[in-house]
Amino acid sequence: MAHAEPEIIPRSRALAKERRREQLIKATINCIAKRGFSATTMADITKEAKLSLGIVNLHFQSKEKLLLETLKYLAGEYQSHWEKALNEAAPSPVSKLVSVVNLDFSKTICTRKKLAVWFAFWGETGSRPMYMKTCAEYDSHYTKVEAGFFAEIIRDGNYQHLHAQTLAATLDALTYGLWLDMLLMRNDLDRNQAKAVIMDWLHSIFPNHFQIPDRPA
Amino acid sequence: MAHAEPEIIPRSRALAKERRREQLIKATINCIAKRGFSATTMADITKEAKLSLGIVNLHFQSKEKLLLETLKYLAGEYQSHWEKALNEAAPSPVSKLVSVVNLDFSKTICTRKKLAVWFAFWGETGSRPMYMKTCAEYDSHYTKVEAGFFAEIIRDGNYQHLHAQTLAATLDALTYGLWLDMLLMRNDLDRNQAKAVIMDWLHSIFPNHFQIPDRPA
Amino acid sequence: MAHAEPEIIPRSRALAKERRREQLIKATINCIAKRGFSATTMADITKEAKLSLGIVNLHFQSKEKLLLETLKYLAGEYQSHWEKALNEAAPSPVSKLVSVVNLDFSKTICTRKKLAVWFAFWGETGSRPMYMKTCAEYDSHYTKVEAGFFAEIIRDGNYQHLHAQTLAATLDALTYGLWLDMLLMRNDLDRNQAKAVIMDWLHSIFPNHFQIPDRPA
Amino acid sequence: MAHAEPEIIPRSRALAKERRREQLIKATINCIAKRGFSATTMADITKEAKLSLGIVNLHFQSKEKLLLETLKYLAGEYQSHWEKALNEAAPSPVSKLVSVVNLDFSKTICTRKKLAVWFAFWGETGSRPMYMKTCAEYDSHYTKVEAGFFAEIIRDGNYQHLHAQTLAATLDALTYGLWLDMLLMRNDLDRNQAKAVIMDWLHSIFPNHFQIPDRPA
DNA sequence: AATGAATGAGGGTTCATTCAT
DNA sequence: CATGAATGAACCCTCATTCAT
Repeated sequence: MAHAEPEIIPRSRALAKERRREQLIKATINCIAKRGFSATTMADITKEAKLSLGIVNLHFQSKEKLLLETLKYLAGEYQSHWEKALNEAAPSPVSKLVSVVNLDFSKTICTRKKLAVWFAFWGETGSRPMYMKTCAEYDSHYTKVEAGFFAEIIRDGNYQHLHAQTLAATLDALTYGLWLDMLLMRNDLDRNQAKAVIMDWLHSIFPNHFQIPDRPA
Repeated sequence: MAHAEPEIIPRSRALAKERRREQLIKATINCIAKRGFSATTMADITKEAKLSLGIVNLHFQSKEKLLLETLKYLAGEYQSHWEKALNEAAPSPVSKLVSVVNLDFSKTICTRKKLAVWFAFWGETGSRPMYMKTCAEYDSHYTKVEAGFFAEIIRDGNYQHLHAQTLAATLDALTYGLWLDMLLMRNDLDRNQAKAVIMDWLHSIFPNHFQIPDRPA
Repeated sequence: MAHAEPEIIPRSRALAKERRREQLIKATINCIAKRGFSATTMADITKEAKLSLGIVNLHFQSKEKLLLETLKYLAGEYQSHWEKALNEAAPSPVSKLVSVVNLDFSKTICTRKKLAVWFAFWGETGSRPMYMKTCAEYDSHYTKVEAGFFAEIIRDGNYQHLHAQTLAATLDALTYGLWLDMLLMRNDLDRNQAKAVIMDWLHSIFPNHFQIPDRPA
Repeated sequence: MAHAEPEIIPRSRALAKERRREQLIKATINCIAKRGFSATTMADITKEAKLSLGIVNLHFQSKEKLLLETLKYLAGEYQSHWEKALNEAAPSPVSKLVSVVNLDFSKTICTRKKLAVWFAFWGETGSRPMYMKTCAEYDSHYTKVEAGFFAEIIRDGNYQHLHAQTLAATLDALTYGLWLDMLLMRNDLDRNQAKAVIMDWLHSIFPNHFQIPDRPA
């Protein structure tokens, strides 16, 4: 009997294991969104996942590792969306950038739940080097790619007085800043209003490349 | 001479009480900056303040109230700097806005310590309505005043195609986003580089009103 | 055979849970008897039970609930002894009453330890409505049943000048008063001397029904 | 100036001091009655007395001593009432005993507040030898004196089959038991009903000496 | 003599982690 | 693999006591 299983069972087991991990990570995300970082306990997480209390340490060794894996999961999830957004966009740098902006303020990424979790992690990042490292790895890559797109537009459009690196930094900062606005309900922006702020800025820089967004009420 | 003192004694006691509170709040800020929100304990705070364990509950009743008062302290401190910055600026709206930008990226406001604490609170805000309320009260005011300055510039400079409200939202989002960049060391910006990003943007919108910043290395 | 066990395992777990609760309640009783109500700590109780500190909150949620459950346990224990005493007594009301008196001054009920615990609870009862409610539920029932026995004796023995309700109240008050005497070692009564006081009283009321006790030294 | 004061000030100071002590003791009694023994704090007591927090240790050295002094105060207060009751009664032993019973269920002694405090102390007595000693000193004296009265009645009335010591023990036990009944609201007796139970008993023993009480509704 | 801010040991409680089942 | 009862370190908070004023 044993000779038939080594090929099949490990695979399904690995899948089952991966499913358990994802189940726990998603429960963690939900709990942090609901209760906040500091009030989220293992009991909350396992209850949310409808699993037993001991299972986290079975799959993640410790709470700290679960949290780190959760952050990596979020980062990885964002990355795959980001790459998909770029791949599906038309080849022009303008389309690529618009596609990224659309993603950042899409229903998939820009939910209160996810923003709450991201800022929960960023709030802890100041004192947890591992979180910072995880965030930084991904983010600097995005900025570089975006700077590349801006550079292309600058070159092709004779905008030599502009600085691609700065524009990319501006785009990123605007995005994160608008996310925080939305989380804190500071200026009562919704997703589309936030996106309009970005598009407005892009239009002001490259009036021939980016359209004026419809101004929401 | 002695007959004047009885009036001073109660006052000095009241003052001492306020000083104690401030001492504890500052210790709390330091601890959150060092250890993060979730790892900051009362023992840490009182040790940092070189006071005894029981003193927080004497002056703040509970940890939760101390944290809220700390947030209010930070918000009030920022507000007084903000008002001072406006008062000391030349009367023109451009000067006012430059003054605010200078403040936001000054050595006083834009330190790693303070950014860490602000984002620690914002990270918890998603699940603590009291924090959100405290933040929102102040912030919406700033945006309104800034929008007023932009409106003035727009009116006086014949820039009717621009939208003051959006520009103010952009300025705020940029500021918060750059702060997060700095905290996460995402693009390795320092205070001056971050400020340059903002000034670059302002120049791009109102080239006659805001100068191009010196591009740092 | 193995197919029958799956039914037993959950039951044994449930049983174990009930046993843990009883173990903790008994430890609580011992601690209150030894140290008194106000000096009994969770650490004392769990140490007495040779269990860990956290276990009380696992099984009782809080100290207050443990104490209430302890009171209920004591009340329930007394009740079952009381019912057993009545069931095992001969059918005559005299036998029933004698049986109750014997119980109240038996080695089972009338120990220094138990008296100390009962009075510890009664001492707190003045300010804890839940304790009072718990006590009252049981006690008024006993008085009523005893009044019934007295009524029977009165009716059958032509003692119409007596008042069953008052006699029952007298019996109860005497019992509780003698318990307090014993706890405070006020008149240095032992169990038998205390019982003799009661039997003496019963004899004085119903000389034909209750015997004069042997007067102890 | 100083030569006139040594005679007067110490006396008035001693009085003031004694008044402070009594003030604190009365506050203690009120607090124990309201909150119970275990929940009564020094802050409660000094607040109730409208005095400063530090004053207890000035006058009583410690909380424990204040509590002991409170018990002694209660015991002394009862004693003086008891002696007054005996002195004011007619010389016959029957009058003396009736006078004591009247006292024990008078508005002065038999209040919920005082019962709550007495039982609070008795509840702690099981584990505090000092309390027990304080209680026992007084109580055994009362029993002896009462036994003396019963002995007198027995001798004068040819009741030689009765046992004065037992009757005194019965009277005491009944009194304490009825007090507990009233505290726990076990049978909803009021002061007069409780007294009637005692008088009923006395009448049943000495029908020619003690009257049947009016049976309350 | 009186005050009440300050102290810190010790209280009840929480919760990440372990491990027998 | 999975469970959840059990553990105990560490948390927040209380409060008797001290002591500078």
